[in-house]
Amino acid sequence: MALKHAVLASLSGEESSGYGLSKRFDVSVANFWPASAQQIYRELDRLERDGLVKARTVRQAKRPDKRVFRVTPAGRAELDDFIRKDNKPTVIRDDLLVKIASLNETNAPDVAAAVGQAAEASKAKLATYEQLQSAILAGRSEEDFLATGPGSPGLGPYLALKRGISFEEENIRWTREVLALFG
Amino acid sequence: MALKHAVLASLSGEESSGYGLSKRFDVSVANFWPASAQQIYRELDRLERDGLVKARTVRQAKRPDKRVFRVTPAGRAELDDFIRKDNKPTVIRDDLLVKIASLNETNAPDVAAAVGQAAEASKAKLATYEQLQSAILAGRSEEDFLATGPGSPGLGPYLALKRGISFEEENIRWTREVLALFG
DNA sequence: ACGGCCATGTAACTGGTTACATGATTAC
DNA sequence: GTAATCATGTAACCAGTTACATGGCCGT
Repeated sequence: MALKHAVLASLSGEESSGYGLSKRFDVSVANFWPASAQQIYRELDRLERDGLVKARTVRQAKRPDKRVFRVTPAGRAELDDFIRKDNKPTVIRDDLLVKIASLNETNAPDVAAAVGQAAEASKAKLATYEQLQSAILAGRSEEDFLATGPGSPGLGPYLALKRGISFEEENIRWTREVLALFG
Repeated sequence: MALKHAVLASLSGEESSGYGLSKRFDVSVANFWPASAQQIYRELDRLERDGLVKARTVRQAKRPDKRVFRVTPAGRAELDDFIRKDNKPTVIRDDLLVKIASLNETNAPDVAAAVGQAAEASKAKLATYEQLQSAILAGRSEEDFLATGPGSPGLGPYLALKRGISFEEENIRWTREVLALFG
């Protein structure tokens, strides 16, 4: 049950509607905790029922009303508990590595094509991450930004983003290595 | 539905019992497609029902009987189809990055502790991967091993293992970077 | 005697995906 | 006029986790 904590973590930075959250998950958190809009709505209902978030309805002209959620003190306590618990092992699920594992003489061209496709996908993801990165830095150098200390807003998401960037870079490097062998 | 393909991929290299498969998943495939023994037994039942694998019962003295599965021609066709389909996006679920994303001034020490714990876990995983690596290489240099071409047995799993190794190395590098900032 | 390995399974539950439904607004 | 965006939800299904059950063999 950790979508719960991913939602609390995201709301702890800034209050948001369900729709807004699902957009944020798409761009940033998606990398290490993907969730569909439906999952997020369901989770918000449960969190509200359990008193970990509180909603207020915002009426909008020309847009549908929205319910904006913020973390309650109980929610903050729950998040702090989660942080103190042992990490569950990281889970990676990757089609490509299943394909690679079944490599043989006859399917080698098809496997190579799948590797090439993955390389393209990683390049695209890397490009959006790097855009996001320069948006966060907003002209400052990375050193200046990082020197602000652990309390500064946006530092956590920035560090997570950096992990996403190096993951995709490493993917690209690995695909080149593999394609040099066959393909 | 891709546990199906992970199981077919693993059986396509070598026939195995359910128990044997779950052991193999623990050491190698676990890295990019984790599955519990229960999931594997269920999946094997389904695959058998659909004619993608065939079981034969092996009677053993001093050990319980076991059912050994091998991929049928229909199973091989299913696997080939899967390889030709587009990759589904890679899914990563990582507690640690949820924790990092909720970093603030008050929880920084707890977050740092979680990062440290993750670093230890990555080091342990890396050590088992490297042991597995030298077992596969069996004295040969990597160049010699890789030069054997795409048909050689064990090449696919070796390349997947290499991806696992670089993932853990990158984890360790990233945790050092983060702990240098605070912690 | 006790724990670990081999070997397979059932049952109940939680989490995640896919499909469908609604309806106004804005941009091309 | 057509697609995208904002905004929320229901329902059915599939995948994954946790707990429990069985039972002999092997090593210490």
